[in-house]
Amino acid sequence: MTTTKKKEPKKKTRTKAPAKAVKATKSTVVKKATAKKSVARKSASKVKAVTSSANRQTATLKKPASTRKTFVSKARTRTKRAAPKNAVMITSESVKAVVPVKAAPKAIVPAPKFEKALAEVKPEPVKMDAPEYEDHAFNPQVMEPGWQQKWEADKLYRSVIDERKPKHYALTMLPYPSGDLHIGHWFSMIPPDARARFKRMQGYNVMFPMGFDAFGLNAENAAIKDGIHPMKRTFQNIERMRRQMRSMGTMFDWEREAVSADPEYYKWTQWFFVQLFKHGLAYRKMAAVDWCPKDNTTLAREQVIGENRVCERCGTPVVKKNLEQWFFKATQYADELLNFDGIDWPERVKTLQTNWIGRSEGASVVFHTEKGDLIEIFTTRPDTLWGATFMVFSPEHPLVDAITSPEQKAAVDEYKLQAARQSDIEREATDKEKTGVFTGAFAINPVNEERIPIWIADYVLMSYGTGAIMAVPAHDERDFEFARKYGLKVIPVIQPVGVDGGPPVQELNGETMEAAHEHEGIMINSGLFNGTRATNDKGIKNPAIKAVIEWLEERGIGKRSVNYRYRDWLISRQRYWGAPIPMIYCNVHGWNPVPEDQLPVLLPEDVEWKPTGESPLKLHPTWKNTTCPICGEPATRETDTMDTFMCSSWYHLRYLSPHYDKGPFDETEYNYWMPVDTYTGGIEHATMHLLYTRFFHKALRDMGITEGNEPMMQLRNQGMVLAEDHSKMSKSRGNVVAPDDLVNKYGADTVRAYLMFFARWEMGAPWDAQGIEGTSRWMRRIWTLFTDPAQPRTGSAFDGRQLRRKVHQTLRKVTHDYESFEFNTIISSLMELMNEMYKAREAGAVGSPAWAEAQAIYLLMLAPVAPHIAEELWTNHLGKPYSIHQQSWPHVDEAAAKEDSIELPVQINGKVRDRITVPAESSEEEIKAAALASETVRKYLDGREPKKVIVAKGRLVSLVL
RNA sequence: GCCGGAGUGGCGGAAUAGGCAGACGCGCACGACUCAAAAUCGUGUUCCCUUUGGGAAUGAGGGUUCGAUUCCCUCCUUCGGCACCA
Repeated sequence: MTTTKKKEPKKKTRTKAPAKAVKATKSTVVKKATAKKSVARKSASKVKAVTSSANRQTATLKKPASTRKTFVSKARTRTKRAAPKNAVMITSESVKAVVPVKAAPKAIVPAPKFEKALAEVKPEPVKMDAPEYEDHAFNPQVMEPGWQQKWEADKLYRSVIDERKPKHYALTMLPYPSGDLHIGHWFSMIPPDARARFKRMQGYNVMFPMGFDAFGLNAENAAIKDGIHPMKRTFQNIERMRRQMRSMGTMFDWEREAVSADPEYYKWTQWFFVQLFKHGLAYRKMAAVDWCPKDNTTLAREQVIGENRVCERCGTPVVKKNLEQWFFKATQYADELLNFDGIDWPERVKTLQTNWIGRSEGASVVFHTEKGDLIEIFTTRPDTLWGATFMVFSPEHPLVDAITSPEQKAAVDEYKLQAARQSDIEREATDKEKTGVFTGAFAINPVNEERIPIWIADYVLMSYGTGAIMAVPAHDERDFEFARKYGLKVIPVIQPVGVDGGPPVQELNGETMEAAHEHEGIMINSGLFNGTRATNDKGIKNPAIKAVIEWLEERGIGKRSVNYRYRDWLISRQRYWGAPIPMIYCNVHGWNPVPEDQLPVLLPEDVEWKPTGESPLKLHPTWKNTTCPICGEPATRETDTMDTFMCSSWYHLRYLSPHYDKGPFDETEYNYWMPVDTYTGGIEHATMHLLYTRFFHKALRDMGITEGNEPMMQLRNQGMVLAEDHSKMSKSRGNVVAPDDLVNKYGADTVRAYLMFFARWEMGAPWDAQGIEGTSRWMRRIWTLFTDPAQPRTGSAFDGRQLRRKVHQTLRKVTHDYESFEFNTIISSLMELMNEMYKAREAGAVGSPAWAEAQAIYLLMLAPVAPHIAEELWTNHLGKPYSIHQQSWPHVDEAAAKEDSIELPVQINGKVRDRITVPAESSEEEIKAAALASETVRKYLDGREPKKVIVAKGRLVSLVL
């Protein structure tokens, strides 16, 4: 925010370092800019090259191998690279300026060693009932686990760098290990799994990894409920979920699995925190923050949702608390986050993020009190400045006490108290009648020198803009209501225009008008601007606003300015189950990061881990005691842990090299695989994870750690699976569908196919337990079609061309649908083709080349949907080489797909009256002639000539009589 | 209030460079097989009218067009987000 002059909290030593950091960074950059020019130019061209290739959707075959040094040394030594506008320019020198390290960091007293509880984690076996299904010919319960084991033993889905192939990084949001997988997980994983398999068959080197977002409230609350230590409970759940995911026949590459609660993972989460701190992007401040009284922790603004401002996790209304917390400077990227160029993301998500960031364009204008105190305000309507007849301060505005007159002091104090007592919801309810109190002070309107009263009112929020507004009652609804209630002056300055820009129907009169006029018009009562046309456009697109801003800037009383609703990301959590924030506080040296070679700061195991409102780590007798990395004197650790969204902001990077220990990821892997080509997951993360991860990527980019402007090139969101009664599925309602039961009953292939078929994937739908029977039937019919050597039954002769046409038309359609996430029509097309093949088989197709081709192509198209049955039929029944999942996607034979005659409907006056069959290559004239020759048409024509004949080639003939 | 999705048979849905509305599946009905049931197979299934046949219909109403589920306008319902944001 450019205009907000928020008062810094009382300067304590502890807040100094980060505040300084920003300043130091900026000034250093300016100084260093020239010296670094050549370096910057050099790396700029490189960045550009890499970015453009990375941003291409279909990756090219080869990227130059990295010639850089190891990761850590890069992060330390690399100077700034050309970064886009608005980026933080940071140099290693500026980092040094931030942290006043004189000597080499002293070894600190290490945190107690975490005895890995993993060894004792004995996973509860996943219950798999004996199959009820009694069809011996087709037995998925036996066949599926068999193939799964073979594929795994053969490492079929392992993804390794292969420069000869184009890469495809398919990423699906990772689950919280809070219990069993539910059907929603399957819905989010299976269709993307099928698509990843399809991409693989198309010749891409596909990486499709999976992991667990294992820290955080979800996993911790689940552990609390069971009364089992979160470490133990979480890893037990992970083991269960891994098995369940395997039973789905997914192609996840388990060698790339990443678990955010594993020290080898969170070491780097902490390392990132340190980098952000060193670059001035992590800071600590006292603020009125959102607190969930049930989960006993603070929350980020994004994690407080809905009208009633409830906790995103547990639905409890949050309260405000004044606390000192750690923040990430996400607002620094507000403008860049509004730019979605080059990425293929759904409009819905882009809109949600845009609204969340809430950019408003306008002006900041400087007012003064009569006595000379400076008041800065933000307005989106500088063209109405002449109509500002009073000012309103938020009750918490720091100037209030100083300007209040002795006569008004009692009333003002009373009002402030009452405002403080109210909850946010009460205060900010839009339907509440406005209240306020006069301060006794006056300001001077800088555009016309008018003396205007200053009021305080709780409809002005300290958290937006500057906490003070100019009130223009004639043109703002809220100000109007306030002015009428307290008898304040109303002066219209925008005269509405009548139709065609003529005179208004009724001229505005400040005394009598009944509502604010918030729209376009002609400026009046505005000095030299009288007669200027004000449109409904926002910002400087509005000529009146543009003219006034230019004038304000000339006179030095205001300037163009932008305001955001977006807030910095609060990441402190007063909970046990998270990555400890790797910071140390010393009475002399303030806050300093734990030296990087001493990461990770491990979570202690022996704590009372249940939440109390204070961080459990604070209550540990010794954990927090350490020594200052600068002076070696006794110091204390930060005892809060990090928001789990911090862990998930970079998990796509950890998959690149989950066991790499020289950095958060192996650069060679990064250079080959990144960026993520296709990202899939729920839309509920639109303003949380999906915004955090973009911010995170941009921050890392500016620190020289990542490349390109965006981490994920294409995003697709699945809808939600609702319960059969259209309500949300939840354990408490008892309406959840357990996928394990479905797999036991029908087999994974059937469940997979049904999940792709029963709804539009991007929409979701209520679950229909009956519907799966149809998909199960389809599987069995496929089995029969391939395994039962049926005798020809009908007399009609088999036409190989017709079968081939259907096969290749289906292939074309299915290929398109995999590409564009239209999974439900893949299944219906395959069902249709199967029905066609049944007919062909009855006509005696078996044994013909067309039949053999149809069988092969059918299984190849089916393989991504139903990997087990496709493999079984391919390998064991058709005797083709193992594995079907290593075959290439078939090519459409366009000649075979072509129709040789087509049936066209004939419309007469817009109604279909007949159909004619013509050769596919017929000319318009021929089609027209054929239509006019039809008996039905002649009957309707009754000897007359049609007024008009329209031939839509390949579609229809339309006659107008 | 603002922003953004979505409204098609009993149900999930299909069809949009404007061109046969209801593909595919569920459900339902009838039939075959069976002592019977299940499974399987076959036929039918938007609604209305007195049949041959005709009419109406894609949330409602209007418009553009030979032709609109698709494009435009005005509404309605519903889901999601934001909300005294100056």
